[in-house]
Amino acid sequence: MATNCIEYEHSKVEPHWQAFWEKEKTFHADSSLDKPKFYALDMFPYPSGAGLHIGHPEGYTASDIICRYKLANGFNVLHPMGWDAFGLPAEQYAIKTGTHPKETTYENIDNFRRQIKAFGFTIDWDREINTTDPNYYRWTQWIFLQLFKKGLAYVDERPVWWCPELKTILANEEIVDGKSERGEHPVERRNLRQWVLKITAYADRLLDGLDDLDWPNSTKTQQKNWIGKSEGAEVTFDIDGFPNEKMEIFTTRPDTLFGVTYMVLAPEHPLVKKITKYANQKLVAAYIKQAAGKSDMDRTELAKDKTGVFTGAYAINPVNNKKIPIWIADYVLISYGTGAIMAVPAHDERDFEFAQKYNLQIQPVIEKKQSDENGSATKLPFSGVGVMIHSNEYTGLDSDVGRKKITEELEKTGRGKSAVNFKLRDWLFSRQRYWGEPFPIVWVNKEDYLKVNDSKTSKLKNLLPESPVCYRNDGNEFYALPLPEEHLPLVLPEVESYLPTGFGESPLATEKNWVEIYLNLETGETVSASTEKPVKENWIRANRETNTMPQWAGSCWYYLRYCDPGNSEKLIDPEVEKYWGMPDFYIGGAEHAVLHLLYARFWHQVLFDLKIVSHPEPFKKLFHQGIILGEDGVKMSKSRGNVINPDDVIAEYGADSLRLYEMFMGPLEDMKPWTTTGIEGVYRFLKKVWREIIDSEGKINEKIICVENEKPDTEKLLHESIKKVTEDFENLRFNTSISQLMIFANHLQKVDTVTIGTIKIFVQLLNPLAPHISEELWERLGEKSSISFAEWPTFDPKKLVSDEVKIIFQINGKYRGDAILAKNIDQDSALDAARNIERIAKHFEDKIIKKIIFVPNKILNIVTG
RNA sequence: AGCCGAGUAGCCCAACGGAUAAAGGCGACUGUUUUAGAAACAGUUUGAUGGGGGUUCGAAUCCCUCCUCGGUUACCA
Repeated sequence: MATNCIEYEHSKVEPHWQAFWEKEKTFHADSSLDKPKFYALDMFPYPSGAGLHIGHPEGYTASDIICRYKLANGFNVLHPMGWDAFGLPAEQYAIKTGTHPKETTYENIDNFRRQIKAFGFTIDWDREINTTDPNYYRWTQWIFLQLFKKGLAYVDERPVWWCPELKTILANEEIVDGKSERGEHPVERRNLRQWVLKITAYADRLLDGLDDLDWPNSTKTQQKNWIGKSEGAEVTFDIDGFPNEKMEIFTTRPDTLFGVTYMVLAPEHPLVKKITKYANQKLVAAYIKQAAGKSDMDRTELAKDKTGVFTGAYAINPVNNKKIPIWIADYVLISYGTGAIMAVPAHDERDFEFAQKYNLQIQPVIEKKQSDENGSATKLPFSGVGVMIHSNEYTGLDSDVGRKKITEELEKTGRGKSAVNFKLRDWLFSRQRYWGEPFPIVWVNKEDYLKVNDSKTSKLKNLLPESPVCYRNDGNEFYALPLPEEHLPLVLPEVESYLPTGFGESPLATEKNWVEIYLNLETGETVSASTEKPVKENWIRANRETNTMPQWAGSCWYYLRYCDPGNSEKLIDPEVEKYWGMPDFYIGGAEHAVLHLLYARFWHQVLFDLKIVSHPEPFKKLFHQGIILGEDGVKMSKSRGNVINPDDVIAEYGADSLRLYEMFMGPLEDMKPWTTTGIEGVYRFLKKVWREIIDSEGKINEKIICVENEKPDTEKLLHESIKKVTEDFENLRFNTSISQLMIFANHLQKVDTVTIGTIKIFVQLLNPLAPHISEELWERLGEKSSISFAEWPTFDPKKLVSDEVKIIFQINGKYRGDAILAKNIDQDSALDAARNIERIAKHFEDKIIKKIIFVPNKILNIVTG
């Protein structure tokens, strides 16, 4: 079964074993089981036209090593792969060339699959999924319907990024430095009707859920900051001369209420128009216009230079009835909190800056505590906690205490209440593109909507949200009706052109045959309106939704589908879900720290509420592999010409060498540069391993003998290696496990004989890292079945230590000599030994021994006076 | 600007409170082999852990401070 190579020929060995694994279905993951399971998940790739990047296999190799290690430990392993294949590049290519995005996508997938297969991963290819496959996105649509039904999906006019060049809307994350991420075209703001998902309803759970996750701390922190929970109070200010208007603000520091010297409204705030004094109107209007022209990006770029104008109006401070001027300024955002703030320049950096610029009063009301102070007066702005001053009856209180008291007092008088705000915004969920999942939604008029709502038998009825989703356009009202489950998937139609309409609508909008339909309100059946209207009852005219879902949609739940990819009845079978559940290990780039991982958690929590999944969180253990840089130490890019192509590397050195090298470069999470000489090093190591086992005639090396007892030093090193490699695998420290195997191989070169048992264990330790050569050598050594299932070796602690140990003698912490002594020698005997060695004894024999520090089997440190 | 992480031989890295700091790999050099080169093998090579201070019998490891480099967030009241 093995090849007949004499020398190490990776180009023969690797395809041979890949074919073997494929034929034998070695890595088939069986769902019917009594064995413990292990589910390793790689962030699935977007199959780009550029082919696999050298960074992709870094994570895949890491998870593969764990999978092989788990297989050897008796686990039933699931290691799947698939394609996150919707997305803009295929669509842009389609616009350029007229090639259907599907065609490009499938070509790219074929190429990616070929490239990934060349690594010999433990992937169960029978479970491959593709987000653009209607059998897959049927369930993406189905999940959307559940969100819709729960009232978590709504439509809203949203200012979105419009790119005139790409003729499409871009999400915030697709914009870098005020330009489109792809193509770097300029972008501008536009208001458009959009689908939005109410992720904010889950803000608290998304925050709390983080606590129990085994994730990199930085990623947890990023998510926490993104959710941005802040606790404080909403306070109502009266407006002087406007008895019917109130100004609501949010603050985290109600304890500074006595220090408020001005108020700020966001330029877009509805109050602005109402309260601005006639004399100020001109300036205010000009300012609003100017602010509207600025994007959020511009506003932040000009962060250092705050601007604003006075409205001429005054608010009344509820705690002391002082009149305070109301300004408008664009450093206050309409989209956060109430879009209005109370400004406390003495205790807020931004307000301080603004007050200085416009000569507004600065009134300190918090003083540093005595204990914090080193004689100096509190420097402004001071945003810490301290003792309240100039605050009437609250003066002298700790600011923390005052905060609570003031809030309680406001609550009593109905002028405020404690409140919580989040930075997290609802998720803009629609794109005006072709290459995405169509929404299973049709738009009807109010009358038809009510028919469904009032029906007892309509199949659409049980998917309706409590309150209808609707929008107005040109005086008409449109109501959203869901397509019933049995009419999914709603398949993407063929279109004439992939170009957006240019009006901010998806190319689907021009497909009248598809958009304009007759809908059966009872059954949810649809037919094109270009055909004759069906004669029976319940058929009405309706229009399909023409937006498509964003690329995040398909990746929000793919880990579930891998468990049960062929299920045509359900998203996932409950029994299967119970068995494979959530992945035990998830690896992928840190660039997804917030968006993908947050969106997926949100969907998962919704599915948990629907009892479709049995655990509240999808990814219990997460790891980010580091980026592999080019040889010049900078990020690989075509323009720099420092891109390494995995195909070339495999052709020259083989997949085992590439796997080994990527793991050997350094800690998995670190960013590290590629070096060609580095891969030659591990290639040399594999050749050395081969040579130590297979001689120059292709037979087993003569030094490998079939006896039971191993030489003590070899045996000790072997057990050390088992221990080290096992622990390193558990902790994802592959670089050091390889180092240990190199030490062992170097030792092999030096010995005259070694037992076959030792060699087999060594090959087993190597197998997860370099599976092809290991499988080959395993069989050459006389084994009949795949090394994948050979039981993982265990080390014997007794073999790790010899009977004698070297004790280090120190005088006052300085090395003065050492001695080989019996293991577990006690302190007194060790001290006697030190006295008997003259060059050590001379350092302390005349002196008073103040203290002795004895670390058993390691060190005896004598501290003298 | 804030937060997080990292600074160890020419280079990538190991050691994470205990030896006289450094395993493994790369590179360089010498030798063996070779017509030569490559490969392989044997051997050699360089230094006081970014700077300063502290804790300790003992610090690369813990603490403080500064510097440098990455990641991340950008007026969220």
